[in-house]
Amino acid sequence: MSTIKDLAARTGISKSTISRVINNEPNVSEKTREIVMNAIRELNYTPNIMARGMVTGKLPMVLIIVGDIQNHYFNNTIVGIEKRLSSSAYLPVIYNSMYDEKKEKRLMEMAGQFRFSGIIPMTGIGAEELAECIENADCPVVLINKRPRKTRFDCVIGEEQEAGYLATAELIKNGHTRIAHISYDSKHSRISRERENGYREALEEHGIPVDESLIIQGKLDMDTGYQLAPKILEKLKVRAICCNNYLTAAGVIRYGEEIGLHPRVDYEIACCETVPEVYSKDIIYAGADLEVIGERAAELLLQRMNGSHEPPQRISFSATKVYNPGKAQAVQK
Amino acid sequence: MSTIKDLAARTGISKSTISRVINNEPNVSEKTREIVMNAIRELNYTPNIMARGMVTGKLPMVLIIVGDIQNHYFNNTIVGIEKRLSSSAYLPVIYNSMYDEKKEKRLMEMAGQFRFSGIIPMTGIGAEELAECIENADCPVVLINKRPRKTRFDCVIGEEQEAGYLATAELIKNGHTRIAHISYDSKHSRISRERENGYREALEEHGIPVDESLIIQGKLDMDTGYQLAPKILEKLKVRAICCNNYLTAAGVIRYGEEIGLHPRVDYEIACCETVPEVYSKDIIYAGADLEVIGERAAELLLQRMNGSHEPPQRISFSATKVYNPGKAQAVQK
DNA sequence: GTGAAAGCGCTAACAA
DNA sequence: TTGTTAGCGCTTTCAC
Repeated sequence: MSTIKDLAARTGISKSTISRVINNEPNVSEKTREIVMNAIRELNYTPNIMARGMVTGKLPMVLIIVGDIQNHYFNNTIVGIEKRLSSSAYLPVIYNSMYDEKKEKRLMEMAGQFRFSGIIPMTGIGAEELAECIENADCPVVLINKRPRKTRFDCVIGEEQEAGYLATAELIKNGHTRIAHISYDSKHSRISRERENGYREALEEHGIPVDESLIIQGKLDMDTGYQLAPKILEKLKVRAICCNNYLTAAGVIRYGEEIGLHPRVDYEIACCETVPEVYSKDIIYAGADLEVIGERAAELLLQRMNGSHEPPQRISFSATKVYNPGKAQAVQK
Repeated sequence: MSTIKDLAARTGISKSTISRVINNEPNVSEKTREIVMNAIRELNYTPNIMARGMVTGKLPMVLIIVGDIQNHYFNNTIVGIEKRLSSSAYLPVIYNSMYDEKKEKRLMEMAGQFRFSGIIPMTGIGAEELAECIENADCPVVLINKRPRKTRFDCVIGEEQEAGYLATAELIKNGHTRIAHISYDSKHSRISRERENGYREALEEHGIPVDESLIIQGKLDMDTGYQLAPKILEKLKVRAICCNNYLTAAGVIRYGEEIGLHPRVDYEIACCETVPEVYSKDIIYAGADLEVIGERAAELLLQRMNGSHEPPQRISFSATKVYNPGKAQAVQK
């Protein structure tokens, strides 16, 4: 590995001037620049990022922490972050904590030692606790979908109520008026609460009275949908369901297939988040466009890394994607 | 951020002795060690990893490159790698290339600048080309499921033929003798070829003649399964299918549901890789335990990072997970 | 437009 | 067991 010193020795030009060329600074004569560039090519020189970091105090790397890399929710956001950062000087890397809070906290501490240029934590840790953890980070941080009461960092949040509203509105648009909602701990989960509020808002706005018996609390997994399906599809005989998340919807569909009820044909089902394409084309959805949220977060981070000192921003923005294939035609098999 | 110099000033002990304490070297008196440790605590000191890296020439970070972070195949392997590395001194981070070969190659070059301690590339690049890319990496590399003809690095490979064999054998065990196989470009894809060979091997070993008309080439996506299902389920009236991968199986199931054929009840379907739990419990599978493969790869990498200079290893090992729920009982709904 | 020199925070000889 | 010294490769004053 050649160094700036080797370049100096080869060209007879001083280290400082060579550094200027490498960093594309002005005030270098064209001729000198050319000589140096040639030497760089010939010696196959690449700068040692750590040596540079020693001086600048920064590793040009952005750390993205996620609770579960398998979760499409995180995945999509990551793709957005990477998209924005790929044209920057920073290398985005991901750390997967598997929702292990100990690991996450240990990492936040280690982050200081590595001198990351920026951090985007999307951990399992609750908003308030997370805010505490990162409060004395010495690099910019952007929070996604966490809204701690007090923080000196920027936050980007999707409009969950809008998602709930739109998902429900699509069902209404398809002709339904009796719509069940599978919610999740709307007391403690901000996201679930907002989605549920959106569901209520859509009904009310369309003059449909809210029937509390059609709002059912469940968990966020597939099994919940499967377990609740008999009640909803058979006992209550509901033919339109707005689920909090797609896994629950998938569980309902699974049960439905077993008793011969097909989504889009015999009933319709929606959820308040985007659905992995591979998963199902039968689920209507309205959900935050996570990729866009990721891009926006990366944008904010870049501004901070470039030295912006504006007061912290809290951006809650609408970037909702809607998918509604409509009722299926009669089965042609 | 306090430095070793601050510690020296505060304790009156030299920087080198302090460095010794930090690195847990012997030959430091208990008393000195204690004084230093106290100062570390009081000043909330953490070492600057880049400064250390300047001297040692290494960033204590392992780079995992994957083509698609959303793919459960990569995901599971990553989990294994992380598991093994979490107790080490190295921070595993993931880079997601989205199968962008340009990005991947650019990263491999940048990797040198960052002085990563080790790299595990699981890219979309073919084995031979990848081998070329990394040949002059200046840190240890371990390849997973790539077997270039010539490389100076260790390789870890799962037994794909065994997966094909076992998946088929499970179908035979469940009483089937007429078993279709959806394969994929077995001329060019080593993995698909080996899986197909396993399928053939299982049939032959159980005295079932191979019916070439039951071996169908397709792609690796869901749509392929959906498109081929009419031929297999309706025209050929086959009631046991061994797919190359799970997405194809999912496509078949999707079509089946539409015409009222339920997996496990009316027919059985298997594939030669593990299936994401959330995806379906209806698919029999036998597949490499990717997590174990990841762990093994990380183990090899650790040995190299610790200075092992043994000749490169090519480990092809059996770590196959089998899942077979058996025929479903009569539907009780 | 260029160069000399200092220094970032640490480790690794070498002396003591 | 401890301290002194010399760098690692780069950027950044400050002169010229």
